[in-house]
Amino acid sequence: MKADALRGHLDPMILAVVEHEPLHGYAIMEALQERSGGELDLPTGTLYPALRRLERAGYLASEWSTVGGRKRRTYQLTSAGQKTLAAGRGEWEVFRTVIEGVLRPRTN
Amino acid sequence: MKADALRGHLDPMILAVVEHEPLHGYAIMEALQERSGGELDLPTGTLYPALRRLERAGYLASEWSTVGGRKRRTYQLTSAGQKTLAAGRGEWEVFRTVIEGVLRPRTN
DNA sequence: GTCTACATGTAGCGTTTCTACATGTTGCCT
DNA sequence: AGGCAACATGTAGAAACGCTACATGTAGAC
Repeated sequence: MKADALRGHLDPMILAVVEHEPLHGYAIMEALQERSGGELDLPTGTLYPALRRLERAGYLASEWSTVGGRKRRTYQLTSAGQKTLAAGRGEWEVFRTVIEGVLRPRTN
Repeated sequence: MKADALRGHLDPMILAVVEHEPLHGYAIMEALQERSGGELDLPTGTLYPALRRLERAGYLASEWSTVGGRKRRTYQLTSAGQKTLAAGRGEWEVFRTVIEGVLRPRTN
């Protein structure tokens, strides 16, 4: 998939992935890949900064832990994040309607 | 609508609008607004540079004319533009599937 | 004679994704 | 023992592109 097209849509996607269970960065990457049918392959240089941004914005909260000698930073959705996710879903519907309204072929 | 979300999707939208009939910049703006149900209100500083970019890329061809004392630059789709538009529609389908696959709420 | 709609354009900013680099552990294979 | 893949997190700097703000000019209505 054209990678840059994600612009502006990545945030709600990340929030959606941690909606029901907290996950660490690497697991979020895998979850996104799986849910997108393998289409989405985020570089770490995209994901990790995005996570820090979302935490700074107050939509995620993180916590360090060590599992099998490996350090993990686990992120969970805050209540502000939940609201933002809900808003993001709404905005997606609008966005999709707009794009499709324009893109749809016309017989004219 | 969240403005920046357009990123990467504006090009096919513009191409779609001039698919069946050549239009000048201002008319393209109006057509986008109409087809989007008023949701899309492109600033001229977005549209005009985009048109030049698309022309430079070979997807649009332009021609000056004067109508009622006003100068218009009318753009029409080239055959390369047609191909790109078709590709853009395909990419949109993929994109939409990916986003919705991730965003869709799960009962989990 | 002033204001709105029509019409086109440039300069520079800001955000976000990308590429490339940097570091370290665990476990498997040979 | 050595190497490599998967696991795990992160930074620096570049590139793309839509935005705001500015700049200019005509036609027609009030």
